[in-house]
Formats: sequence, structure tokens, C-alpha cells
Amino acid sequence: MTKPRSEPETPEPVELGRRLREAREYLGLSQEQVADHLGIPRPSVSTIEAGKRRITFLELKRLAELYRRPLSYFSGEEEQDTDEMTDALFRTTKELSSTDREQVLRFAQFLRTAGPAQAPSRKSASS
Amino acid sequence: MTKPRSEPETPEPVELGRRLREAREYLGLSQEQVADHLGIPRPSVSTIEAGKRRITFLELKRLAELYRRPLSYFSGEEEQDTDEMTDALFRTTKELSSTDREQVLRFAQFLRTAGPAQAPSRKSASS
DNA sequence: AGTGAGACGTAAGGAAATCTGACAAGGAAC
DNA sequence: GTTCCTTGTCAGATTTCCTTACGTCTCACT
Repeated sequence: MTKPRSEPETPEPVELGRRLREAREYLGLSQEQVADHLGIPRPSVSTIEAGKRRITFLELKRLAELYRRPLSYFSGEEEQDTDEMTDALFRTTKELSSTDREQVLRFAQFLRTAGPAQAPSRKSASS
Repeated sequence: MTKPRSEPETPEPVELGRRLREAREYLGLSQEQVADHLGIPRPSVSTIEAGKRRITFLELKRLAELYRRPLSYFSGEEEQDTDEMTDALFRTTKELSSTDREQVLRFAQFLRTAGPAQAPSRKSASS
């Protein structure tokens, strides 16, 4: 009587988990840091990001704050808000070695302190 | 003895439930209608609105669509989006008798058909 | 190359939350 | 009064989640 669990019926939790992971890794946080920010065990963060475990609304709300993304980012409605550039950069650096990654980081830090010439707005239709 | 479970330790779920109920009643939906829209049992809707049961993010997302409110409305962050007027009207009519309520409804319908002079947009800076 | 530390995935059994199915209270319409 | 509808709540069954643990992988250092 074990129910034949055909679970891939809904891709939504998976997609949600994917975004959560991406947002976390983007900030360089570990699952453990996130876990005790939420007050839940670390394995739970793991399974949530894998789409195997549901996340309550209040948990997601706290995560959205921590990750500094609007709630709508996780609602699947829209895809924007991390522009192509940032996203591509992230995906790329993720595959680098640690030393190379550090180089990239240093360079980014340099640019930041050097001078935020124009504010890096999303779709700056710069005059 | 009959109240071991009245822990107001966190007001958040209660407040969230309150808003969910308000939004549902505003549309005149029953708990049952909402319940099978979400695919969950009706008692769950009852306990969610009472703040005694958590709601998953995906559930709330679907509810937000059904209730036609932005997700942010339930995040507790902001309070707006149903302007004072609408809200007050709702609270008031709720206490009227059925006949009186019908009067109000008729009047509202009249105004609507009479002339949608300006589209009732959120922030119509009419004048 | 070998080793140790940190991050992550996953599993088994127990704990906690939710569902099932039902009953009772409150109003509204008749 | 009665009937219908909605809602709150309960007890037992079921599902989900937590606890604890183990294994893998990567990186940094020797």
C-alpha cells in the first residue's frame, strides 16, 4: 500500500528551491548560516532548495529579507530584478577555482571603491 | 484546562490570518470554496485564518492570486493597496442587515453603470 | 599525495504538524 | 419553530518534518 509516489507533478517547488539556492550562494552564505537565521535545521534548508520540502510563507518572507530580494522574485511571476549581467557573472565565477574567484572579487572591490561613477541602475537609459 | 494552545508568542501568524480572512470575506467567498481552490481541507483554511496553522509559500501565492492582492499585502511590510475608503466601507457593510446591505450594493452598482467617468485606478489623482 | 576542515546531500526512526471525518454553534431565510 | 449554510473545533489516522548520523566532495596546507 505504499502509494506510488509520482512526484514530478509540479515543478514549482523545484524552481523555487533553485532560486533560493541561487540567492543564497550569490551572497556567499552557507546553509547553516541560513538555517539558524530561520531557526530551522540545516538539512531542512538543503531539502527546501532541492524542492523536496515545502517552505512556509513566513520562512520565505524572512529569507527574502536576508537575501535582499523582493518577495515577488520568488513567486515565479517574473524573472527580472537580477539583470542578465549579474546573473551571468555569478554563474561564471561559480565555476572558477578559489584563487581565480578571489581575483574576480578583488577586481570588483576595486571598481567599487574606485568610483561608483554612475549608479548601476537596472535599465539605465543613460541620457 | 481548555486552553493549553493559546500562545500569543508570535503575533505574525495571527495578523497574517486576519488579513487572509478579510480578503476572503471581502470577495464573499466561503472557506470551502477557498479550500478546494487550494486543494486543502476546509478546516485547514479555518485554522490558517486563526493563525493556528502555517501556510506554505505556494499556498499563499495561489491565494494572493485568487484574492487579487499583491503578495506584499500579506507580508506585513506595508498596509496600503486597499485604500482607507474601501476598507472602511467593507467593515461597515459587514454589520448591516441583509436588506440594508442590498441597498448599498444597488447604489454601488448604480454608480458603476451610471458612469465610470474615470477608471477607478488605485491612485487616481483625479481633481 | 595525504590530511583535516568546512559545506552539502541523504537516510532512519521518532516527534510534530496536518488531514480525515464528524459534530455543534451561530445566523439568515423561510 | 425548522432548514440551510458557514464556521469552529475535536480525536484519531496520516503525512511531514526534525534529530542525528554518516558519506562525499572541495579546498587549503603540508
